[in-house]
Amino acid sequence: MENGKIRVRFAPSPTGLLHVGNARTALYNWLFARRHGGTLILRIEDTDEERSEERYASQLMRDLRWLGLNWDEGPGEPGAANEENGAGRGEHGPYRQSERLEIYEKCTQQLLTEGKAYRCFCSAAELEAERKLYASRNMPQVYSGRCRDLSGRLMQKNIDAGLPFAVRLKIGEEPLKFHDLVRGDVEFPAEAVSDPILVRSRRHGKPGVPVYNYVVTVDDALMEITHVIRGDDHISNTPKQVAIYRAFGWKVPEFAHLSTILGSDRERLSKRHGATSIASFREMGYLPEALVNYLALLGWGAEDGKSETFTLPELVQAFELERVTASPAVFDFDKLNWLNRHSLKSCPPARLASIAWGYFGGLLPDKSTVTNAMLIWFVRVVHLFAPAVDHLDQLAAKCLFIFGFDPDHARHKDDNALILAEDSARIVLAELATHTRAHLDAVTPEIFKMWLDDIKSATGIHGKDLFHPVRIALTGSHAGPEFDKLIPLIEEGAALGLKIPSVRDRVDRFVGV
RNA sequence: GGCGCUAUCGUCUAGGGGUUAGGACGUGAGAUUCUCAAUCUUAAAACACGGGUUCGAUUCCCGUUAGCGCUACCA
Repeated sequence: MENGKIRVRFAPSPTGLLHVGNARTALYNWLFARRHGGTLILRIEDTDEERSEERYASQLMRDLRWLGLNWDEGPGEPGAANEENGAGRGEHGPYRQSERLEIYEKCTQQLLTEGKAYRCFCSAAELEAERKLYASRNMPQVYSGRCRDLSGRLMQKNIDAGLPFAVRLKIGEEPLKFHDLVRGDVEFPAEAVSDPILVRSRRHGKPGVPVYNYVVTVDDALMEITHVIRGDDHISNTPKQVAIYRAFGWKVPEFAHLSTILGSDRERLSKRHGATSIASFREMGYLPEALVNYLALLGWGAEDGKSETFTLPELVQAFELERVTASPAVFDFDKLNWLNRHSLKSCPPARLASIAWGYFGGLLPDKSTVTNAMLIWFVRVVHLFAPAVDHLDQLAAKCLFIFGFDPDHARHKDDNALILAEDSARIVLAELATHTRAHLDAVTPEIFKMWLDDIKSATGIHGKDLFHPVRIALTGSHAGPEFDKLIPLIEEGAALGLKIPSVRDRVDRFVGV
């Protein structure tokens, strides 16, 4: 592998949201390109007019950028080289297949004139009959190639008669081989492939549309792709593509077929297994670096066999396509959650808070009207509670210690009732109330600690008998963050004018009724 | 049916002709803190099966089984 010459591509169809399987393919391509100083090309495979939508294409690009995966050539990519090329008038563009139709047409003409491809007039019914025959004999269901050697006269007659025809490639005798970085050498006998359709017959007077296997090959060759990294569902397509490379005399690239991602039931991962789109992971509050880290780990083992957490630059250093596993891997939400907790803990607080704000809905004012003081306060709130959640959409619920004070609910919550029924709890709360009412300013952790000490020495109650009822009065739960951290957050939040009752309010409302 | 790909703890993986088969997630136990979180310690947990080759195979070869993919004028 020579540096600088490597060219790889990610070629999604814009027929839906980017999901984890595709994202992993994109990531491996990106990693391989960055690792070797190569070029990553984004190509939109939108030949399927009915299912392709522009909004999916732009969403796709947004998701890739969110993951931190940029590309060097492709549609909509700003930057000197591409600004000029726009949506693909560059050396290697266009980067949308729908804009490359003339290119395919030209290639087809070349193949036809060189006799490497031929017109096939077989009807769907004829083909079907052929397949049935082969199947009944337990033979590979392939095309017999009967139009291959039609006499020139007969062919002309068919054309003149306006018979629809498809264009097929002539497959040679030699086995079709390719090298796969993940699986080693792979070889298919030519008989198992048979002459594949390159261009469909025209329908409703429209010109024939080239098929997928043909256009990817043409695009990959013309875009000078050196390494085709894609899902292993394409492995059986590869011999056909190799045949196309050979027909044109193009150099066959290296391949790397990535294994499938499975759900916990060992079936292909799909919506049935829960969230699979990148967008939905973002919405749930996963950090992109966690997702990327997990996707990299899924189906790949670091050389030392021990490292688990990687930043994107670290991955670029450590990643080796040759170490990617060939066997399918089950997507494990638990491990992803662990990695996300790890990312949450190492994420700069300000950035974390900024992402987290959106998950608090009505609990916080609109982000545009926020004061700087609120922001700083919120950063501390997030910092305190973030280690306790798997993903950010759970954060607001955790922060109910601060936001959601409901004395009635606190009193009757199952395990709370038991604690509060104790005599000691009543004594502690009465003591706390007198302290609180006598104190008019905001409560500081120091003062609060003094109160607790007072109560302790006055009543002899200590430990959990002391702390649990107090915590219930303050937060509605006997468990929660330390008073040292909790008290300032409550008092400052209240002072900031947020919908947060002060310590004094809480105790009053709790003991009062 | 045909062709192809795959097979190490529940999961992701490391390893490799002789190892106490290593790590991580998750799970169990313990420690710690005023915390349903975090952290630390610790335990249980695997080479699919059958034949070869070999002094020796989990590792190499061949089968079996299972899973998956392709088998389209889908992408």
